[in-house]
Amino acid sequence: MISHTEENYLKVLYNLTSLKGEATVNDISKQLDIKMPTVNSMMKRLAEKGLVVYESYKPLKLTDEGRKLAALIIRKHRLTEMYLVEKMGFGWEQVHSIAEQIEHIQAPEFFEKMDELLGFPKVDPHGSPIPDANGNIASDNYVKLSDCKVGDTVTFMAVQPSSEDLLKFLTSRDLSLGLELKIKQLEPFDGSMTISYGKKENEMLSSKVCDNLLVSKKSKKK
Amino acid sequence: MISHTEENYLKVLYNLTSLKGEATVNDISKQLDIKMPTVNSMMKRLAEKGLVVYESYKPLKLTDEGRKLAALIIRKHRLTEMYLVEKMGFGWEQVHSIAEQIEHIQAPEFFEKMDELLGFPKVDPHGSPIPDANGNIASDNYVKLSDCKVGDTVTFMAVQPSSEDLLKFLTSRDLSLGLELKIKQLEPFDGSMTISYGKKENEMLSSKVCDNLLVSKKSKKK
DNA sequence: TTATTTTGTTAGTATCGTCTAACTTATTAC
DNA sequence: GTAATAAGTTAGACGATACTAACAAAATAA
Repeated sequence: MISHTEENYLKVLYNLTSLKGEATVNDISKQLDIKMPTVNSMMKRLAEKGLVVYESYKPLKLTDEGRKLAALIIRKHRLTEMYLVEKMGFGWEQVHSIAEQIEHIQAPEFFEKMDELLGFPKVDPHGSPIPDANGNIASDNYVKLSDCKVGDTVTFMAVQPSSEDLLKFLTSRDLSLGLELKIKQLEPFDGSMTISYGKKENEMLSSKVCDNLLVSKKSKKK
Repeated sequence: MISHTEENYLKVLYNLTSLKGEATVNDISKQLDIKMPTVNSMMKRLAEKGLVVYESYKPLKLTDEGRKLAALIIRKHRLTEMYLVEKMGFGWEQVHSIAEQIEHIQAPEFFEKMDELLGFPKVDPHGSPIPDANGNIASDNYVKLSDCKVGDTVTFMAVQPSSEDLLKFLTSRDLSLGLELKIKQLEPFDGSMTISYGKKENEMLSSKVCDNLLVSKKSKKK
């Protein structure tokens, strides 16, 4: 059996390794706000359990089993977020901390029921893909809005990472997933973009915001 | 702050003391399947925190604060059970273990939302009253079916205690809350009762079953 | 390339929540 | 009313999850 705490380490490691395939003790330490020696000994424990590849002074990796387990926790997290938004009426900026707790509930039937009631959704309210019941996750081919160029018309597909403040900001600008964004202008000095979407014309977005918005180049159906 | 574990002790103590106002270390130990010395030291801790009245070799009591806290946990438990049955389609025999976990979630807005979506229910799916947001709980004046006499017509109001097996049995006999039960016969030898309700005529219920069914004498609206 | 800084590791400590063994107090049975 | 039993308590241990202090290795800068 795997503890609540261990689950949190696995999940963070999953997220950190999803980019380069590995992560450092320091990364995890900062992410969880837990001191390095604690992380270090936990990594040894998870290695003992066959979930993590640990070698002294080397970056950490997940084993296949560890990755699958982590994906299943993330599945529970994202299904919960979707449920909270779609069925309970929460805003997309309110659901993260509740889902952080519910993701540890041990009751497969509970999450299966959510999945069913939601009609087997593929993404969470922030556009992140929901792993399937085997821990497999669909890879998107989205790009950062900040990597697009003037004249592009793209579809807003996901917010990543999605902090509460950013989500509130997006809501205040009526920026929601699925919208077509037309890039009107790019300010070379600070990287800010001027875009049009929905009923909004020439809204200015800072480069920091644009970095966190994922879009698809070919207007996709949602 | 109060831990998940401490919450469980409080809740059990609340239930045990609801009858006589006090409970013993041994009661709690059996209820939680945790050894007496462990319970003993936990009781001292909860006493330190002002939630329990502890005196050596004396029965335990809750302080007002402890009782309120416990009631609020029970509120979360019962709201959750009601939500699982009413909004997610679970059977009344499936919800206890899921609610046992969800009751520890720290997110007031989550439970407020449930309450709202359910239309501020007064009882859980087994007929037990849901404490209000201040920890106050309505006292019912139900009696055990086993204390009624032949000829009585009563309304089935609650199952208490409600084990999974009992709930499954009741479901298999189409016995659900709100039904009018007519007591046809009482077997003096073993205390079993023959009752009629809904479309069922002369169903036999063992005294053990009758002990766990609470009814109101005056046919109440639900 | 050496010195400095950052990262990782080891060792030792603390708290929480559990246990067993041994002892004390209270209750029950005769 | 004493002996036997049950309940409660104390003491000591252990695993999980955190910490700090001190040291070692790796990465970076001079």
